[in-house]
Amino acid sequence: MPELPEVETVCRGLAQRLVGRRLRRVEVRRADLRQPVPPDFAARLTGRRVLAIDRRAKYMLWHLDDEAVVLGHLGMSGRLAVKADPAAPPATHDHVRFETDDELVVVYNDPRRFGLLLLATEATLAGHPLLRELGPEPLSAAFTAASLRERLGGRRGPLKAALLDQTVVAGLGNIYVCEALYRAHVSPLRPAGALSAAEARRLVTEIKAVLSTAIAAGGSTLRDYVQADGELGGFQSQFVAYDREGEACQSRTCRGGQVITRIVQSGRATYYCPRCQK
DNA sequence: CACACAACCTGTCAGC
DNA sequence: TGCTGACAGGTTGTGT
Repeated sequence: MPELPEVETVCRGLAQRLVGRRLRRVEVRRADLRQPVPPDFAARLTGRRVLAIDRRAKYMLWHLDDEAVVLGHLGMSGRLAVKADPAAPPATHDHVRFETDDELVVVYNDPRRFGLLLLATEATLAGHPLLRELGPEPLSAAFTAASLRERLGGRRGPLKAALLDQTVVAGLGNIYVCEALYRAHVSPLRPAGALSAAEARRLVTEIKAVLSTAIAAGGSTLRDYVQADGELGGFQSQFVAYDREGEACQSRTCRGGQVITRIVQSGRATYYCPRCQK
């Protein structure tokens, strides 16, 4: 999916276009996403004004003018994009269509239907089952080496899997975990609970750095990810580990003396350098 | 509680 | 060209 930087990019793009606008028409063309779109979704959104759009982990939050909040997730293949031609017929996998009072059309398209669009309220948001257990935002001041080590304490499974656990830190996915571990020179195979303070500091620093850089570049572009305005993100070319199996490791210590290796952990691909990631 | 794994659904790509 | 199988950014439920 869209990991945190991609969701952030989509949120910013959508906010520019939607905040202050009123939703004139909402059409649910296909409700069977990861969780069903509520039957009253369209009715409850119609006529509402969008006050703000923000993000928690990989969830998107649309705050409406009646205390309702749209809770969205893009899953693996979801996109929310402004339709260039509002009059064009729906594309394959266009599941939900939002039309504003100024003729803007935003479409939720999701081939795999792993995403979701739900409704909550401002009052129930914090306690929502999907948000309740989430760990700290990695770009917040609350995410520190000390807090990370505390959450990893007692875990003997591999660090890679622990960092993908959204209750440890919220918003990382497979790509940025690989990239952050690589940049921090920490092995994905290390038992999560055995991280030293210095390693945790490096890791936290690199997690923040890689996410910030990716957001600044407008997210990354994989097969089916597009920003809110349909533009491609610019970060993909900056991956130094992810999907680079067999390529020379560029780190200062390796100097091309080792190649990026692909292994499988918990059923997911991990890319790392066995020499400089200890 | 921690962890591995399968499942959810569809598209793409490599190999035959 | 067509078929088959592996694989893909995520999350959740089940079983050990």
